[in-house]
Amino acid sequence: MKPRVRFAPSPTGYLHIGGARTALFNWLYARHTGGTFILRIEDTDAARNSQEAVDVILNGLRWLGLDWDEGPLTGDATGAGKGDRGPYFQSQRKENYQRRVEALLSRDLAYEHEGAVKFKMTREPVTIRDLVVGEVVRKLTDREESDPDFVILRSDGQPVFHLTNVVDDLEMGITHVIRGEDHLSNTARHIALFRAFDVHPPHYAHIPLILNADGTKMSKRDTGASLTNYVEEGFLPEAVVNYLCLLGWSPKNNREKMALAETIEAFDLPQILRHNARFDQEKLLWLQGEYARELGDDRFYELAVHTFAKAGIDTNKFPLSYVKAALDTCKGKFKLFRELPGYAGFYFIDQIEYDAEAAKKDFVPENKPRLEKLREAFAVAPKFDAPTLEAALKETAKVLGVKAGVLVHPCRLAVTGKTSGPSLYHLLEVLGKEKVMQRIELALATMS
RNA sequence: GACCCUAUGGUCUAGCGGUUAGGACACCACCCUUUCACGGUGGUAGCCCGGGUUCGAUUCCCGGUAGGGUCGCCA
Repeated sequence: MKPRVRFAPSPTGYLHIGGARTALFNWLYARHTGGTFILRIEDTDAARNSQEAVDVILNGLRWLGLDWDEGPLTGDATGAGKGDRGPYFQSQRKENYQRRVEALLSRDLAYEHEGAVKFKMTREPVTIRDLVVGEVVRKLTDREESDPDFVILRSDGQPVFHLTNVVDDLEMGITHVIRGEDHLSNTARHIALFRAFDVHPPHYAHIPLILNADGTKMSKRDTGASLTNYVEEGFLPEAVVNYLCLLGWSPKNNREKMALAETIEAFDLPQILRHNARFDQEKLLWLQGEYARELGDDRFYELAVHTFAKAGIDTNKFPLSYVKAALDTCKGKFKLFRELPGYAGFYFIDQIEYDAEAAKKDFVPENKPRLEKLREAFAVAPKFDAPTLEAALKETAKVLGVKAGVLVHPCRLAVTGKTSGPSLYHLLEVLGKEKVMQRIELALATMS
C-alpha cells in the first residue's frame, strides 16, 4: 500500500517556518515513495480561524512548490476539493465527528460531563513506536493521574482537535503521521482513540523542532518564524526549501546544496534527526546566494523588476535593453532581492544621494583636478565601452602619477553615490556617456 | 510539579567500540580583483559532566546537568 500522508495546519494567522518544514517532510516522503500528499485545514476553532490565514497557508505552500494531491482547490471552505476523501476543511466534516462521538458514547467509551463529552482514556502507559524517536512509553502525568479523561466534544457541540485529527486520519486513510515533536505527548491520546475505534493507529514520525538562533523556542513574535517573512525579504523558494531539508534531516553524504530531485531520491524517515535544530540565517543566506547566482535570465529579470517596483522604482520607463544590461551587471553580486534597489537603484534614479562618509573621504579638494582630468579623458574616449573606459582611466592615473584606485573611488561615488556596486567600467558603459558626464559634472560642483 | 524527548566546534551535521573525529555555514589570514561579491589556498575552533561495561569509549548502560516538548471545552 502506498503511503498517504498529510499536512494539517490550523489557520490561526500565519505559516510557521516549522510548519513549512513539516509540510516539506510530508511532501518529500510522499514524492519519494510515490504516495499521496494531502492537505487538510483544521479549522475547528471558529474564534481563532480566519479566511486570510487559510490563504496564507495555501499561498505559502504554493510558493514553496509543495503541491498537494488531495485537498482544497481554493481557500473557500465550502468550495470543491481535490480528491475523493473530502471535504478537506474540518469545519465541513461535522457529521463525521458527531457520528464517531455517538459511537463512543453508545459503547460506553465516552461520557457526558457538564455538557461536554469526555473520552475515557486508558490509565495504562501507552507505548508509541515512533519511526524517528523509537519506542516511547508514555505514562500519565500527575495531573492526568487525577483525571486522565479528556474532552472530545465541547459543551457548545464543537469537536476538539484530538478527536477531529484522529477521525480524519482514520477516514482519510492516513498511513504515516509526520508531525512536530510537540505532538509526541499527545500521541498517547490519539493511539487510545484509534483503539477505541477498533483500528490500528498509523505509523508515527515525530520530527524535531526548529529553534531560534539562541536556542530559545520560536514564538509568533520572532520575525523569522513566519514563512511570509522570507518571501518578502526576497529569498528564493529553492533556497528556503534546500535549507529546510537540511534542518533535522541529513542525506548522510555531506551534500549541502541539493537539487530537489536529488533530495526526493534520498529522503526517508530514518535519516531524520532526533534533536532540535537552531535556525541559522547565515547558512540560509549562503544557499540563497548559490541559487541567486545560477538563476535563469528570464526569472532573474522578472524578480528584479518586481523588486524595483515594490521599492517605487518603475523600470518600465526605460528601454528594455537598458534594463537588461543594467541587471546583467548585478547578477550574482547580491543575495537577497531586497538588496537590489539599494545596489542598483542608481541606474534608474536621476537624483542620486552620495554616501555621506564616502563623500567626506573621496570628494576632497585634491581629488577635484583628478576627477576633472578623468572627465576629459572620458569626454574624448573613442568609444564609451568598458575596455575603452578602463584604459582611459588607467592612462589618466598614470599621467597623474596616482594609483587607479585614486580615480576609481571618486568616480564610483560620483555616478552611483555608493562605495560598492557593479563593476565600475561596466556600469559606466551601461549608464552611458550622457549620464556619466552629467553626474561627474555634478560631483565636481559639490567639491569646490 | 509530573511525564516525554534530546545532547559532536559559534551554527547545521558525518560518525553507529579502536578515526590525525570528516564536511558545510560563519570567523581569521593570504591570493585573485585596485569597489563589492565570486573563486582559490591555509587556519582557529568540538565529542556537556560523573560513574560504570570493556583491553579500549564520542560511540553501550546508569545518574546528573542543560535545552526543548506535553499535561486546555487551543491546535
